[in-house]
Amino acid sequence: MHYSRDNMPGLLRSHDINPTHQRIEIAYALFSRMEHLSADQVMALVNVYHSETSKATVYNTLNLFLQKGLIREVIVDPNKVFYDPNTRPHHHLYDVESGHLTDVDAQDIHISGLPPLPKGTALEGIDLIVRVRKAG
Amino acid sequence: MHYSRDNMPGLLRSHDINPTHQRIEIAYALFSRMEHLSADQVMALVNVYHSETSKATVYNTLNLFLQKGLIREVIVDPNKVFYDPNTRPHHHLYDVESGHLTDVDAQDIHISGLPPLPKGTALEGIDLIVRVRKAG
DNA sequence: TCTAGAACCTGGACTTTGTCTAATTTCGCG
DNA sequence: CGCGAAATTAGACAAAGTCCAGGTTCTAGA
Repeated sequence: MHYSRDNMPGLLRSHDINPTHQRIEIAYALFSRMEHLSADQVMALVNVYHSETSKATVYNTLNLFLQKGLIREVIVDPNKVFYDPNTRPHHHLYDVESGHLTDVDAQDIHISGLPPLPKGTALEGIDLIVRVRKAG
Repeated sequence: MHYSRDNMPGLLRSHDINPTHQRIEIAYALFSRMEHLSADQVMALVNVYHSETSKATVYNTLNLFLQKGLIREVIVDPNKVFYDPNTRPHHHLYDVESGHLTDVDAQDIHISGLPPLPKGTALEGIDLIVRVRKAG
């Protein structure tokens, strides 16, 4: 799928999000690239020319998108969280040195032998992270 | 295995770590409980009665233990890292609401279908995190 | 069109986790 | 003992993220 800025209002509305100026810009930053971005990076992309969107709004909006299931959170680095516009089931490969994060399709991966969940809990998700570093 | 404070100097030395007062206390906090602790929690445990160990030392020491392979780092929560005295291969079950983290033995778990690593990279580790929340 | 209320956005203060540094203390050893 | 190296310290600093009070924009209804 390939997103243009014009797709954003519909995408937002389909997730029950009121499409405002700032929300459209933030969604576009993520979905036009289809990359993992940190809040800082989103902030920078949205404000390339003039300062248009405040830090508070960037954080509020990312958390709203998260809560509405439009994007996912990827926790691999101790000092920043990444936001992932790809919400289909997939896992991650993380280069601990460069900080580069790539998707690994969940389709071919099979995990067996998981224990039953503790009583009274429901599965929220399974994250598989393959950490690599430069060989040598 | 069951650790007493007297085991700590040997444990540290076997990992090529000079056993000092503070390092013994920090190791003991982790290994006597065999629980996942954050830096803050370690700090609190070590200083229950009098203030004995500074923040800088707690962080320095945990990073030293990490680098020497005595403990592991667990990244599941966006705003703090947990330190894990269990270094045998295992995975984690994380309750996103309570913040409670438990071990899942790696023995019974089998992961198949992983793609080949990118050229020039070596495997650092595979982290599997099962996220749960209260059912209902 | 005008207006009231709701929703949204903003700058900036604040919090928390973690790092850095320069100075002091302790340790190992001849 | 006395020296140099290693370890520890307090406190300043940095970065990510939250919070709040005030201001702006949007919307629905008359």
